Amino acid sequence: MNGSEAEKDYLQSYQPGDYPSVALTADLVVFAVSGGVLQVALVRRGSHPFKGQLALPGGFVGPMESADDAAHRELAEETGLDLGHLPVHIEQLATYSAPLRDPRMRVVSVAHLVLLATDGTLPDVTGGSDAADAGWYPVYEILTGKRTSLAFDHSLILLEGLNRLAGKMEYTTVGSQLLPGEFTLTQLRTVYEAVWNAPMAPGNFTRKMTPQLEDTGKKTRAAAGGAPAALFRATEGHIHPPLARPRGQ
Amino acid sequence: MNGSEAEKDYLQSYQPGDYPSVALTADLVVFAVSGGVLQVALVRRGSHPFKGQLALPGGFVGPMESADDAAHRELAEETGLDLGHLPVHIEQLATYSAPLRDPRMRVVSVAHLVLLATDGTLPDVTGGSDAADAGWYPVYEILTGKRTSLAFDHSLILLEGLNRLAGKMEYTTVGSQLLPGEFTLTQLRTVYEAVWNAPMAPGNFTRKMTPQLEDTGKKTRAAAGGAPAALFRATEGHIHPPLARPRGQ
DNA sequence: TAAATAGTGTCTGTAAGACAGTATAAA
DNA sequence: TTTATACTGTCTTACAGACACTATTTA
Repeated sequence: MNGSEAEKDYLQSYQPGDYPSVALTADLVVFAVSGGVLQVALVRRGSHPFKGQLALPGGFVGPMESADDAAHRELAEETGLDLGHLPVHIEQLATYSAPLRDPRMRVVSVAHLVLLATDGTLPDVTGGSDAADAGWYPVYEILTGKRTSLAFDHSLILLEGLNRLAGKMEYTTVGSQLLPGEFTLTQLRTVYEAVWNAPMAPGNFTRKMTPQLEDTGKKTRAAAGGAPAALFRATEGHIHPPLARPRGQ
Repeated sequence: MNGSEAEKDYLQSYQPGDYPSVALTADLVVFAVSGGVLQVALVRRGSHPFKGQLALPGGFVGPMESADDAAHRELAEETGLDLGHLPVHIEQLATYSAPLRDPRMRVVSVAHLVLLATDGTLPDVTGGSDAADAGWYPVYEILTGKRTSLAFDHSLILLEGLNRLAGKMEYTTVGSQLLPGEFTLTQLRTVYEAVWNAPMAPGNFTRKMTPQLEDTGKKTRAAAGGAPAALFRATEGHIHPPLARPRGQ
């Protein structure tokens, strides 16, 4: 079928088979911070193609679901998390539609960026039925190829997901979505350092971020040595001018 | 078919009919600036649903095309422009996949943002076979509903396209993609004022933008009254800190 | 010469970056 | 008391915003 025939059908009425059809999946780039390192949830493929390689979790978009609906459902299935009780940030990242990106058939993937709020303890990734095992992997090690590359075009998707998050953290407080509802400035700074893979000056970070956050009035019980820290909540305000990202990363 | 059956098929082998399939289209948000006003290319639908209403141009993604390929092809078909000879900026915007967004069948649209370089003269929009007439419409008038609303969810897509462009112009020189290869600072300021729908102070605009651009050394022949202006070319550098967008828009 | 536009200079206030110093609490 | 962390103060430099002023060209 050529382009003009397709447009004619689009115009008049749809006849099954008269238009190109594709299988649609929702793929997830799930980030969390643990041990001061940015981690991504990956599953290991149990079947061909790319058998044995790591891949992003994902699955088909159902007949009566939007891609975003499917992303929420997949997240619940892959992590076993009850999303009703866990703060989670999900946003659409981009759509990947190269004709031969899956060698078996035409599969178009709508990738989603997911930020999991944790206190440093990562939830289990159970994987789907197509995953022999699944877990958390350090993003910068995956991307620098210290481990094997990802299946399909998932390395590219992961890279674009990291770039989206890193860029958005310059001018929003979206990084706080990787932390519990109440957090200290040091925790938030740790998130920035993990995502940007670069150290931040504590004093200036405090001065810049404090007016962007809501002070709960509460304080932490101090850890071994050090003063108790104030607890903050996220607000939706944009940071203007943005936080400067250290050069060279 | 439920989710787990779909995943099992995804794993093992694809059987046509065992997975949900969708029709995929590439829709275009084509922007150009003319007369100091941001314009968008729209076609008028000649058939149901939404017969007679304005819509974004677009069409099916072919079996061996990516969505981005299809966007390029559609742009050439709808505008009759030879893209090989015209500088055009195309980037993916977002994917719209609500199950009932097209009442006829499941259609998923990958929207693209297109910036057309013009010297103020807008090219003809020929429209597809499903468009009775087609042309350029002022974006802010369309969005404020002074004219009729757009077909399908195209008003939302247009709004998100505008927000993407307006936001990106704060920290990049992408706005220069709406101008010929060489342009004056006044032309570029006019683009900013059209997209942001707000006036900019000429002197400060010059001081902020000049280091972001490449000076060609050439000058314009002066218009009626006024001095000749220097001609610049775009560079890829990011603007840091970003240009502040006037409040209240 | 008048008018219109291009571009620069100047002043002020804000804040980023660097870093020293103080406060708080646990070991 | 020592140590580790949290947070504030200070100094310098940079630059955005406001706006006046000069330069250049056409009518």
